[in-house]
Amino acid sequence: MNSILIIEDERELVKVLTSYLEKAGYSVISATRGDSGLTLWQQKKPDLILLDLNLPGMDGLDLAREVRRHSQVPIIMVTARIDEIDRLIGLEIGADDYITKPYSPREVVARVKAVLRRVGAAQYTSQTLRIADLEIDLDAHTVQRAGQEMDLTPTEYNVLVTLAQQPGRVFSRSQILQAVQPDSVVFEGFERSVDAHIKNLRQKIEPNPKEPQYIETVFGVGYRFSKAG
Amino acid sequence: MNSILIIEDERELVKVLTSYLEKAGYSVISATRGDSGLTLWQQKKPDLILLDLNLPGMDGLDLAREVRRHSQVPIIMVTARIDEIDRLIGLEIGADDYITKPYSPREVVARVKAVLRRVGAAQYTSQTLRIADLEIDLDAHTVQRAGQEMDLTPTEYNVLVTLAQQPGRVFSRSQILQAVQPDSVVFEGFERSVDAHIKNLRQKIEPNPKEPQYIETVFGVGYRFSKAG
DNA sequence: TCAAGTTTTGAAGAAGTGATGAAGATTGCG
DNA sequence: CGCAATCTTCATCACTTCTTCAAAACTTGA
Repeated sequence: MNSILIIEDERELVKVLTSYLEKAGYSVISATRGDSGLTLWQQKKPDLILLDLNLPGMDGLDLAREVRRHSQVPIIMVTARIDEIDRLIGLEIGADDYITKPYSPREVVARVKAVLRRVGAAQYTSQTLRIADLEIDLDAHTVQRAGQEMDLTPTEYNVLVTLAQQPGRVFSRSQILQAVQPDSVVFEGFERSVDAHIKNLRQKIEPNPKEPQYIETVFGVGYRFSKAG
Repeated sequence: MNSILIIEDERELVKVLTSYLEKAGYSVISATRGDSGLTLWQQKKPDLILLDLNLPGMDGLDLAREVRRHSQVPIIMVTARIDEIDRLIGLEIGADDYITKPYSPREVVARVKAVLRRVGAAQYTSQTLRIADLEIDLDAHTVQRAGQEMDLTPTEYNVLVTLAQQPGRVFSRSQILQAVQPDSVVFEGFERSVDAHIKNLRQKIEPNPKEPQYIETVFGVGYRFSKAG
């Protein structure tokens, strides 16, 4: 999973952004000062930096320059002044994208996705989820373990993708049902069918289905994909 | 020297981009309407297309589909809406990159370079798609297996090209329908006709239509061209 | 340890999906 | 207009997948 460092002094904004980004499957760390942001970056080496330019403790541009001296990590710059963007673009700091305030959290998520996709895989067409020793190709709808392809049914595949997209997070049966078949209303009784799918899924992907290492049961709550992997 | 076709209706933008791209050593031609852009492409056969999706004269997506029926020329798509990119990527048209407005000319130049480097000296100029032991000549609209030419109907040909251009990737029936006839609205019932085309196509190109080795069925999802080949 | 509640499991019927051949509708062309 | 090629629709069959159920195994908290 990708991690994102937010450097932004408005705490309320940080909270909102964190929530949105986490929902999108990213892990988020944050700093409200420039200097502490730099330290955090050195320690955690996140996959992307979301950087407000107007910061206490250290100027955002200086921070970006410092980071660039050591790393090509993608940086998305945030500024309150739209007319500043043209100037920024002229600078030699290779920022990967720019956002002006005010912005919608959705837009930020979209930009983050876009930038990570851009720098990540050179090819835009192949989106694959690598988790533990599983490889899920979202375009091809295939799942492989150690090069071996596993033949899953549509529902099994959807359940797996749902869980694997946010490893460590617990999903209730009704959440899983909803993810698997969004249009239908979920009744109480139906939830038990998730059990059956999980069983079949484990049968297929777990080396030892009796002791699942990918899909864990959280008693009384639901299921989750193992974070440790 | 590489030539680039810009299809974009904002004349000011075209001017700026042209200037930047020419400075970078490319020769540039441009159109401000979709239909004239298509004509220009047919006449000049540029090495890359920079395509705004929101165009007068012809929808950008339809243009891209039409081009893809004849050529694998790299296409960079431009859209004003960041949140549209996710949708675009899911589309059956294989674009090589995506850019959102507003963008900096520098960024565009960088992307153009990157895409051309990626496709490199690839044979998109030959306009022949070689996959498994099929040979699809995009200029001549012919398909051969082991030197044997197969006689396909227009729709069968289009379905095959759509699938074969991105082997391994699954296409839903409605995506295939759209690729085959861009202008028509897609109703639920119509999707079944894709089955018929696939059947006929398999009858013609598969050595053993009962056990397809080129066109695979992905239960509950759609069809894909076998990646293994 | 026990009781209550929860999950796992295998099996079987119900529901859904794809393949196919043929017939009907449409299109393009002479 | 009439013909031929092509595309769409339809009914049917074959097959895959989903849901349900009941029994057994397990987990939890008192």
